[in-house]
Amino acid sequence: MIKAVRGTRDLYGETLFYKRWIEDTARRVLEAAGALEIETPILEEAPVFERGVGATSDIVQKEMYAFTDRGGRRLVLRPEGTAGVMRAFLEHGMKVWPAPVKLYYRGPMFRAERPQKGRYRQFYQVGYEAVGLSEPAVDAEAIALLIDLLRALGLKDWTIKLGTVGDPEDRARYNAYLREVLEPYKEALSEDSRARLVRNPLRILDSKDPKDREVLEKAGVRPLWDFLSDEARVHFRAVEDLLKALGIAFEEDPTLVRGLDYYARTAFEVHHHRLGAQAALGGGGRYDGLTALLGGPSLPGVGWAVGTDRLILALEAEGIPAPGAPALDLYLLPLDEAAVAEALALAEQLRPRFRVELAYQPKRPGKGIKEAEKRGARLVGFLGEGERARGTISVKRLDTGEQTELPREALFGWLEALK
RNA sequence: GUGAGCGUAGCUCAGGUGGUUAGAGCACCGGUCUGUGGAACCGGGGGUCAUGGGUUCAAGUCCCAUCGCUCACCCCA
Repeated sequence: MIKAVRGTRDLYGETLFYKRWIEDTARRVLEAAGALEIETPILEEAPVFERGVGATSDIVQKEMYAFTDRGGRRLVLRPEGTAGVMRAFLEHGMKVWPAPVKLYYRGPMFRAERPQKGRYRQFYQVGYEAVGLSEPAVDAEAIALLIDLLRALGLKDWTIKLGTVGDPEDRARYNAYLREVLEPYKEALSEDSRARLVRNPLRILDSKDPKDREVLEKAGVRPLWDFLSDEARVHFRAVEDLLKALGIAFEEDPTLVRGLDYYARTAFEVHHHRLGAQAALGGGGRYDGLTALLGGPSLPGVGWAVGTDRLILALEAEGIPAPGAPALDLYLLPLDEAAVAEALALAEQLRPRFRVELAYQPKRPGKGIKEAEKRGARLVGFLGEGERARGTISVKRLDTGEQTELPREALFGWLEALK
């Protein structure tokens, strides 16, 4: 039998109710802050991510679904949202819109990793971007909106981690420093970290490998924050102060390093406490200058993305149910052959105001009531010989068992009153 | 990409050390029950035992490979 490809899933039922609810909630929360939805293609040219996300990032190095199309273009199934949104931002001249331009998106992303709980090859994100202003208040608002979303969903068991990765020049100085102090310990590092030493020493700080931890300990590595420029430091403190003023609790994390190369200054992640290995619900930060990497003018920006799949896991872990489909209002039951057409016509008349289903062949009442119950209907409407002669319908409430016969023209109003 | 565990009906699972026609519960269909209820009882349809190869008189059961799932590493959403 043909099955869904590894790491991809069919979403339906409860899972899709969750996803729909999360996306609807995000829309409400983000549009209230003046954000405009944007849908960009799933397919992008490879350079959007190679230049945007960064050629040394894990995502570009080993996780991208890339192929060459018939025209010889190198295309990629997007591994994340921001780079594509910024490509669109430039392409449509949004830099002349009143700043900051707030955009949000949702949709599937693709990464070729080994699947596990909370990690899929096709996964879904909701993201938010605010482009054009470098004010700390824009960072603080972005974080506040992320929290608004979590709260609107009723989630409680999470923590915000906040840090700063400095400006590119700060990181360059720090990387140079790291290479210098770690070089003598090169042999003691893990294989991965020896490669990182060349490409991006910063990432070594993230390593959980005991060997690396030991080296970092012995080398007495100074934190990145010692290398921050005054501007970056002031910016970070301002963001923290604004969050405090909003009453937002966060955990300061000097080691926070985001996986995408484009981040600058503010960085944050939200972790859920009951999710196992893949605990990050989402994350983001400031990415000033990303637009320049994509060939446009250099513009400031800040944004985040949350994993819809992980939000679903978190909601389940906290026992928060998804609002399901609306209950079936009425199940129409033809009692003889002639009533089938009447039931169909009546169903059409009542929709879409009411959710109506019907039996497509005559059934005995007892049988039909069971059918209605299985479908979760609140009411059963009987259409038989007697009702036809009188131009009526007999409607029975399944909860109380109470039954009334009323003229067919009166049914709509009767249902309306009940609703 | 690395490691470990696991693949039996639509779902959840039984099937000691290999031994007739592979089972249960739930779900589904029908009946008891031809104008009125959820229950109960009776019956029914459903399986290439993940796939391929091997060992054996004999494989759901043992061995190998492949595929898939799960969890972890890694990384992150």
